[in-house]
Amino acid sequence: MSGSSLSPREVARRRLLDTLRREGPLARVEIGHHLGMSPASVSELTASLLDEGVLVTEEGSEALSGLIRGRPKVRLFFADSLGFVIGVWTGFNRIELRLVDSAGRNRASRHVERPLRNLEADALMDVLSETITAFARDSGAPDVKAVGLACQGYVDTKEGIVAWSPVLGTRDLPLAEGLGQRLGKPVLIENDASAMAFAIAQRDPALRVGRTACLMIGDGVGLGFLVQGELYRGARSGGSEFGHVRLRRSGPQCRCGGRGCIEAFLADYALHRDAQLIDHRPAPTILIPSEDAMGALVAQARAGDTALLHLFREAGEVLGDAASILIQTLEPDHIVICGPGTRAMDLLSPSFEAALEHQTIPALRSLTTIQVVESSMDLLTEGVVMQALRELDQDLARLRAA
Amino acid sequence: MSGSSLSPREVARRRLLDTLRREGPLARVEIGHHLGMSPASVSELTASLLDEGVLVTEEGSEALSGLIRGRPKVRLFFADSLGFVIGVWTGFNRIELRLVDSAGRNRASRHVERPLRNLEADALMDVLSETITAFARDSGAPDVKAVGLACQGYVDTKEGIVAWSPVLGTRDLPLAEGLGQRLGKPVLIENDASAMAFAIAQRDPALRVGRTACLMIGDGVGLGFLVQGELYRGARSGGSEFGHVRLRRSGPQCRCGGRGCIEAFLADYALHRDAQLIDHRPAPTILIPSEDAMGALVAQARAGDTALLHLFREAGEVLGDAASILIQTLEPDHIVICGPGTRAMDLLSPSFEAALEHQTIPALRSLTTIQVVESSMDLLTEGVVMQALRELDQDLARLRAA
DNA sequence: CATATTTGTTCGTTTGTCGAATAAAACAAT
DNA sequence: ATTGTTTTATTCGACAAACGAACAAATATG
Repeated sequence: MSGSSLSPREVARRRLLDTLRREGPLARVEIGHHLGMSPASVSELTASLLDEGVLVTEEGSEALSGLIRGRPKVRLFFADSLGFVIGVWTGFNRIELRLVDSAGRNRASRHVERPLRNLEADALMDVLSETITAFARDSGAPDVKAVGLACQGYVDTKEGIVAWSPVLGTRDLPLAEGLGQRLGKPVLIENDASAMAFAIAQRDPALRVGRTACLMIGDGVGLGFLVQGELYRGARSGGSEFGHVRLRRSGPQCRCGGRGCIEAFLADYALHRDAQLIDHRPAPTILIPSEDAMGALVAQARAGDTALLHLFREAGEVLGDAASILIQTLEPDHIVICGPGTRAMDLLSPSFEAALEHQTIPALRSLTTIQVVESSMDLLTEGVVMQALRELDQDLARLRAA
Repeated sequence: MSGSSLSPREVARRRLLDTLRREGPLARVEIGHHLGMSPASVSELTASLLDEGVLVTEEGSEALSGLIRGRPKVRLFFADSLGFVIGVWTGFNRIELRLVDSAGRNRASRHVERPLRNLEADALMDVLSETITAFARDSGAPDVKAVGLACQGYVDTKEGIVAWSPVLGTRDLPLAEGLGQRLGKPVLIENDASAMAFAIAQRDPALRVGRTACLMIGDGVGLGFLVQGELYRGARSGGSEFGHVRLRRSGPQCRCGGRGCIEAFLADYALHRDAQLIDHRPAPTILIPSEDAMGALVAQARAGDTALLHLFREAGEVLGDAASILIQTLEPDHIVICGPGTRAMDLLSPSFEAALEHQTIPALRSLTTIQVVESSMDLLTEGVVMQALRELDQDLARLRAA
């Protein structure tokens, strides 16, 4: 009845590898310090990991010594010759790729402009498979061990299924399996906001204690929620498409088919579309505007365009309402606002702050810190690559145990 | 850095006591089955627990044997002679009390009509202390080991602080310490919706797997959220006053000072107040109506009063919106609607269902089951008493370990 | 070169769990 | 009555995992 329980050894092994992935090369004593373990136990664990070739001792430690008295530390880290992992993000008309070696070090990256919307499921998987294969070939990476893919929508990471996505017509697409078969490698899929949240939390230790809610504004509005540094998993993906909470009953149309979703006020496409409407130009079909177009929009607003300023004010208000709901439901210790949408944070802030204060019960407000993290989509592939590496580590451990 | 880590022994001990509390008297083999442990280990653990007098072997097992072939089971359970625990719920003008023995068996209960609103913090604690002491005395319970108190508002169980409560004027009241000093016993405080959620989940095993959100409608609207049967703890109490999420910007006044809170549509006081307003009677100050008054209101609506029906329709709609937010944020496997407010579920249902379907993205809707649990406030004291007993069990274990 | 200092390993011990054998306590069959 | 049968519980030896203490290793300092 206790499910697939890991052996104590596997748990320890995993914790060790996790901290090593995060904290860079560490000496055995330092690992012990991080994990609250005795040096003896660390020695035992690392001995077998070195033996298996998962870890290697760091060269050139002599640079570090020279001033410290005792025996110099020998730092350990992942071997970088055990193959590669590719991280992918798929947007509406763009694919971002990143290649890392087994030590997690960046080896190559690429972005491809390619409209993905309205492709059939099979066609989409073909395109992805080809793009990934070409990238691996061109980067001279013959031995890709796994692929991590971050995409929009409700993603069930465990089952490898995309339940719904704004990009896809199909529902319940078994993407991990489909792409995995084409590539002949394990594929891990993840919601993009979750991947972003994970990456951001890897960089800031404060975000790994307590609960952290990451609101990502960009093509859509996503939520990645972390509890003690681990991604919260709901029945499906865990609040990851929070952007489709409908805050205004008679609000603008959203691409999900509903009305008044958070996303329908805040996402790039929504702001761009509403700006077009102001100019009495015909409303475009849903379209992801370029970064340039969004930059121009923001610049025009900053220059004092009152109609545009009103749009941003309303968007900020919705963001404040959204943050307030998060606070009063999840009671997070931190809220992080991230993604390309933060480019207009100066325009959103006044109404955001006002709405947040207005809508949140004061006793709770002080418990949550709110910060804006300027994060490019780069972080996204970084996040999903780290997750794929972690899975790989775990598989290694499990393989050994079997 | 790893906090206060329990020894493996303590963890096992606690898991054992938890299942025993929940699943009633069990034989050693059955315990092993529940926990996925070998009989040898169970024997080892129970031996010391029997030795310490925490557990006893059940008498009268001969009634159970007689038809089964092998050696008869000897069921173990908590000794009932190790003192008592009192569970308390404080409403606006009512205090509910329950006395259980160390085996968790009900020994006495009482409810006291007593307006608590607008009392000073010290006066409130005095009243509670006196009421509890009198109850213990009258019930012939000389040896009360601990008190569990469930109350409305933002409760920080760990710190024992009530951050804010509709009953209190004060903020950040250290209630556990204050009451504990007066009574000379440890006091555990908990949000009432959380206590209710805990009690309901103890009764239904299905609610202890995955995530369960319990919406309690009554004096206010509370939320108890469980992950794998354990209460989710946010930065404070964990979404417990979800009722103060503001869904309608220009909605009715709420007792928290805001406007358009979920509670301001659904709570007893809100429905009662709005019904008064329909009749052009002067709006009463915030007042908790009696169960009779609410019954009359519901009866009148069922009889076809269109204005009242409209009130309930709107309340149902808000409930649907609320459930939708929960689904799209927490992605729970189960939503349970409970509390006295379910008395009018037939009136709320049509608009509730409609709003829920309208506001929720279809890909997620099917993942969450929704059920209504008719639950009296009795369950509440049961929930908090169980939590207090659990704490006591843990303390026993810790005491031994020290 | 001896000493101090810090890192890492070895080794014996403790703790917790398990499997297998064994004992215990009933019923069933002859 | 006695002898199996069946299920429950305990005992005992084995093993895994982690720890503390002692010890070895590698460097800086005086």
